[in-house]
Amino acid sequence: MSIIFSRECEYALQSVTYLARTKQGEKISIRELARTLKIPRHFLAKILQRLTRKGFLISAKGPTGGFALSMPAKDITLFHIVDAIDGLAFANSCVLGFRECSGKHPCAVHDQWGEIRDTLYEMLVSRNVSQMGAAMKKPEYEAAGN
Amino acid sequence: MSIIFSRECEYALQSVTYLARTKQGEKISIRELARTLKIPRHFLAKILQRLTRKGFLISAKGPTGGFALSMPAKDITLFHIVDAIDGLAFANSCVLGFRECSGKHPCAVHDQWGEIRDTLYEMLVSRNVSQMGAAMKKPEYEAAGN
DNA sequence: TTAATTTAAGACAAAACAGTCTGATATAAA
DNA sequence: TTTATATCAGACTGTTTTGTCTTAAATTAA
Ligand code: FES
Ligand code: FES
Repeated sequence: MSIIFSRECEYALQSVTYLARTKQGEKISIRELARTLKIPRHFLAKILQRLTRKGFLISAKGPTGGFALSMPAKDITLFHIVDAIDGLAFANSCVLGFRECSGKHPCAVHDQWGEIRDTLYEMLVSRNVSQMGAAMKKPEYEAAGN
Repeated sequence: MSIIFSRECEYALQSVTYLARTKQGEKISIRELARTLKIPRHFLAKILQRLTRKGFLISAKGPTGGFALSMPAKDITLFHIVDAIDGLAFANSCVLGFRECSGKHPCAVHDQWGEIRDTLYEMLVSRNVSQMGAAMKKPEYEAAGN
């Protein structure tokens, strides 16, 4: 069970961060990405295609083909990716599931949740995937960029 | 789409908080709870039964039957309910979906997420459902306890 | 030109989640 | 005792999410 992002979004964030570590101009295939990040291959394909249509990636077919970021890694934030995949419903939804979340009729944890939500929001907008790539200490990322 | 709790858990939290506002000894029927909180009736029935089996509620059949808290409202925290329904996976899972979450091989947002998670954890353990009931400013709760 | 490789696209399947329905059982009151 | 009302239990259905498969189209290189 995922926490706040869908599986699809988690995979997207992992993948884009991986691409952020590659050399300028280098293309990564679905096969490599799926193998190193242990993501179901065809599921990943759909996710990358979606990110391509959204304009975050460029793709190339044929041998030597693959995916790469369409813009500098520092111009893409977590927020952009989350928005593209999951949407931003979390930003104004009640954590207890009530239909409305507003200060007018707050639920019992509205204020505390508001702080958490703001911190989360800050985390998403303040970090670009270039920083993400550098900060990632997972072993599967070590090989990238070689 | 729910944020961090499942629909079932959201409904459970809403319901238990509602029960926390009722007078000592008063029993609330599934029908009333479902109507005022706008929760599907049979789905709610299963949730309340589950909470009963877990020991948080007592139930009574027949006319004048219904549900009530099995213990003082101040002895039940959000944490108890979340644990009973969703489990505590959120407390040690990676927000980016990696298999392991640990300081040994942290993902790029491990530290920031750690703070958010701690705040969330604090919110769950520090608030009991008696306080919750009092703090709830939703119109559907106004009728309770009359 | 042909063969190999890679993405594109969408149908399909499996699993998880949410919600529904029915019959049984217990209880209170007429 | 009978009737009405409520929970109990579990099977069932529908929806969303997640994952799989197949074919087509594009591209590279032999
Ligand atoms: S009303 Fe519940 S979080 Fe705002
Ligand atoms: S490793 Fe990702 S949150 Fe800890």
